[in-house]
Amino acid sequence: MPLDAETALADAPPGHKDELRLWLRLLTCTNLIEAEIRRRLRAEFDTTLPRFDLLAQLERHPGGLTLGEISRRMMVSNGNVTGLAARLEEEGLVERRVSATDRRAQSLRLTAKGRREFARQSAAHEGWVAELLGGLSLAEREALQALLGRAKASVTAGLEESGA
Amino acid sequence: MPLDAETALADAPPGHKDELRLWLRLLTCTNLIEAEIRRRLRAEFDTTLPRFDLLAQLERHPGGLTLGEISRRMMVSNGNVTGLAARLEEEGLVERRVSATDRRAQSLRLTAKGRREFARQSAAHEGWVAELLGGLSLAEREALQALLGRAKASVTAGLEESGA
DNA sequence: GGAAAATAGTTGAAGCCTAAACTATCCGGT
DNA sequence: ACCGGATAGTTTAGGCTTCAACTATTTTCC
Repeated sequence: MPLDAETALADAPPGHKDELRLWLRLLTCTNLIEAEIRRRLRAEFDTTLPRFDLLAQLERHPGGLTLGEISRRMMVSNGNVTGLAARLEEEGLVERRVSATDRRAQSLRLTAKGRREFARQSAAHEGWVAELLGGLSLAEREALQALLGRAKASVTAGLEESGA
Repeated sequence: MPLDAETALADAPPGHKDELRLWLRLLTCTNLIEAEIRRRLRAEFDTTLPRFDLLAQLERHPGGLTLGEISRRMMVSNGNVTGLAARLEEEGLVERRVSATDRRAQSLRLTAKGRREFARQSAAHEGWVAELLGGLSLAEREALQALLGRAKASVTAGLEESGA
């Protein structure tokens, strides 16, 4: 069961400012990059990050994905995917097809236009990220990648423990 | 159970710049932690991260802050702060006062209830972060903090360059 | 076969967020 | 004193997001 606030506090001696500072810096870094990517997607392609992410999923799975699979991969609610898919379909970037074997399910795939659009966006996106993180040396990037892997493991372990 | 973006990408396209992998991992880490914090704020205090963040700003400035100052500190639009402030005021956690010297400006400050509520939330929040990042050693946390500082510098340099 | 449970997706209400247009007020230069 | 530009906030339209309630279909199991 989840640790409640009091318990967490009780066996959490002071000195946690340290973890808090780390978290705030992590958040700041991510937000800076994410805000810039959103800004550029909007300015250069008149699109949004969630749309881009959804197209990216489909690009990787040419056979199509069901809305549910997309929802799990993007870690968002399925209601959210319903809306995104509707907008992308209206723009002609994706098409839906009802499953032959399960009439509840429908799979989404890129249209030719969708593939074309995504290719342009994706190339630009990769360049932006490389540009923003280009100030780090290869060694720094590798070290950061490894430490973030450790952080991810720590968080996942924390979630297991309280949520399982 | 949900796949995260990074894992979902792992089976994907060849020819990936390692900056992109680094960015995806950074994003995954942040999102995991942020989602958990949002979930707990909601479950335990029936509040949201933006509300919590706004209260945190006010806590740090007992003399009060104008909406514009809050907007800049939180790095969000001023229209956004208008709405947040209205909701917090309605809950009785903050109060507004029109500036004596500038009739356009109004400053926000915590009410007694707001201070009490925030104290509880803040203590729990600090514990959650410590718990989630507790799997890292002190040395790892320090190294990560430093590398994220480098990353932040790289990003802001990139923004200067393209924005100036 | 048929009831019950699980699964796929949609909808609605509410909050968060932005950009852009708008109102009200202040300030600086002439 | 006044006009024009800056500044403080609000409003509006639209997109993103969640949760919870809902429909439709499939699966499980007796």
